[in-house]
Amino acid sequence: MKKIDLTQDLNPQQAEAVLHQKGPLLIIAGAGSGKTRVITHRVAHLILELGVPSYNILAVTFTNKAAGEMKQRVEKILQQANFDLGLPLVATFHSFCVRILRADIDKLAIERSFTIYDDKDSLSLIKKIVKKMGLEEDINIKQVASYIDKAKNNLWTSADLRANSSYHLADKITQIYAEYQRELKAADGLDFGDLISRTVELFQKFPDVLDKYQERFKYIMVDEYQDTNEAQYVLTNLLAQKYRNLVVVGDDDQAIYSWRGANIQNILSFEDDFPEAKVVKLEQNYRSTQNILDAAWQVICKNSGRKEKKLWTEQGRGDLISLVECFSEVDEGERIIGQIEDLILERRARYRDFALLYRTNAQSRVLEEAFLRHGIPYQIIGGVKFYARKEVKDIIAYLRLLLNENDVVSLLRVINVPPRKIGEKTIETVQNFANTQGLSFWQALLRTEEIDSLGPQTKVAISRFVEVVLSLRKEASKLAVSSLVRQVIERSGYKKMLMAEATEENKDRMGNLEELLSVAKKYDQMDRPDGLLLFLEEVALVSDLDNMEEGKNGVILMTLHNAKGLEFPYVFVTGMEEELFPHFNSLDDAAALEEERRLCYVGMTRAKKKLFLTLARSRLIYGTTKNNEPSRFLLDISPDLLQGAFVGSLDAVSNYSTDDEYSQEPEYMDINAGDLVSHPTFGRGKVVSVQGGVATVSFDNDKYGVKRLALSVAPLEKEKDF
DNA sequence: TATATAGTGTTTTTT
DNA sequence: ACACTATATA
Repeated sequence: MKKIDLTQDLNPQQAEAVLHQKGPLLIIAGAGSGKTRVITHRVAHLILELGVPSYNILAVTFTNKAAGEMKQRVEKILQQANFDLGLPLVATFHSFCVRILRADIDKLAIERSFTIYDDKDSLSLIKKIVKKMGLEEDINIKQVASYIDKAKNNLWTSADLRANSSYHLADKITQIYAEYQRELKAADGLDFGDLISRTVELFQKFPDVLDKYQERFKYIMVDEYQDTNEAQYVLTNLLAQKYRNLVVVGDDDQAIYSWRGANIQNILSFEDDFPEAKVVKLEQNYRSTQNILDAAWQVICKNSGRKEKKLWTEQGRGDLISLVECFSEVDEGERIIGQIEDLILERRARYRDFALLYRTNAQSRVLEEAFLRHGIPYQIIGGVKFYARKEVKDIIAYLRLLLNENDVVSLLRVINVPPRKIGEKTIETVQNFANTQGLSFWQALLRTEEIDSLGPQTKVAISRFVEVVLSLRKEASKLAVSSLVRQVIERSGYKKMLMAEATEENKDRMGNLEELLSVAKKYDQMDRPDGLLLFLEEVALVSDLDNMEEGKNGVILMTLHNAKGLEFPYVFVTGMEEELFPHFNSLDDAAALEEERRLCYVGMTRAKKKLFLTLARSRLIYGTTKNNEPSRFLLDISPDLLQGAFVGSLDAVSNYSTDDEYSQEPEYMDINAGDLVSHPTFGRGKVVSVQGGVATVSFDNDKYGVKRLALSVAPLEKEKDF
């Protein structure tokens, strides 16, 4: 083994955290303060200097991306030291729990090959139950889903949920929750919340199992601790209570997941939970310029109950923050692209150095269209997720059914996909038969011959479907995963259905299934059918963020939530308007507004070199045009940090506009795509497109190229002769 | 009884 | 882009 200095280049606070040996430690890590570095170096320090076996160390994160990065960096340090005695376990909360449950969940009378239900699966199960209970009229399914989710995050039983609800349908919701849990268990299915809460249940009911893991994971680290919910908090504390070597890292200013049950109190009261805890604050920032940090601080300091901290950097003030005020959402896209192209010319930045962040996924559409118009490469993260697409989910449902015949959600999803004349009535009849005979739905399907009320054609249709599943199930233990997936696509009739009509849409869907096949290939070398189980696990737990192509040279578009933990040289926080950001649904709730503020802080602190804040004075939302005020967050930033503040001019036009001009309906010139125009500065040009009061004009003089001009202010004239 | 088709509404954020 | 609904047709 080679000796390496793990505290080299660390500041005193970082070094203190890295050298921490035993007992609880709270690391308050401001944005860009070298947090990952501290965690990885501390892991290496435990292993290399203190001789702790890797096997005894656990690091928990929230995203696969963070876990992967951490794993890689630890591996690199250990390699440098020529250490080759294994790596510590780095996992997300969810994958960690799956691991434990696969080993011991049979103790809770659930199959170890359980199926993981995503939120869509659980929604369809809730729907089925609501229907069964005849409550469709009075119950909002999504609302019930969120109540159930909340209950699980808080480790509530249905009785607890009842006690904690004042809603007038609380009794009904409580019943649905109880029934949902019963059905989930019968299906050997676990939803996301269950992954955590069942693990807690296992630990609480079987102290020997808990003890096994306490002995194994003597050193525990939890990243993004401010985002833990009650269930994750209890889980962490159970695991850590024996040896108390718990290091939690987080930043209360970056808590943005309360809507998913995260409880900011977990980090704020760590010192009460562990009075012997040491606390380290990391306030030196290595990412951004001082201007960016100051502006971000001016936004976040308005929140109450923060752990006071103020980030600083040695990197100097840097550029001012650009405030880009646009006429419309279309204009916003165009102006952002103008800025990107300017910077690429001036500073030789690449497309991948830019990120566009937005509050809601819906905003991505218009921005995407702008990138398409200009032929600029881009990557959208999130939105409609790959694994959530219909055709992908359908094939996955077949695969799940092969491993778990009790999985009713998957069964009901595919029983008539492609259409095989097994409709609603038939399903109802079979379900009734199953209920009276005390059978599962699948078992009932196997005995349809005994159901007198079904017609002969229907019985044939069912037995054909059953045959397909049974024969594929036999293959599952023989074939490599990708071959099996191919078999499913073909023998289910899915391929035939898509090939029947060669529309663009169907070609796309086939393409998506090919992509699914290529993911499946990764599991071909594994034992069967374990490979299939692991493939389905990846599909259930992976997020779109994990599929971000690191090497691709394209501008990145994502929600502010997705951007946490990432950094980019140039960041645009878009849609800085009241009712959009802060979002409409947060306006009457002080706590929600504080979270919006934190979200803004997270977005701003992603920027390394330059930050752009953009807003549209008019925006089309669900078919109606809204003229929202500039976001209150913009008003919190002092003007001397800003450039281009509220001048309301487009880059090609030097006219100043007052707020008054905006309140009037702008008078657009009669200019359309294809028209020839002239401009006093840029000369002659041709109009490429007109949208949202903005004309895109391609000027004859190559020096000016393509410009975007607001029709209400640009001194454009229509050319009459050619 | 099952299916095809057209029309409508949805969306705040997601492991 | 998807889910859901209403309606016509086999």
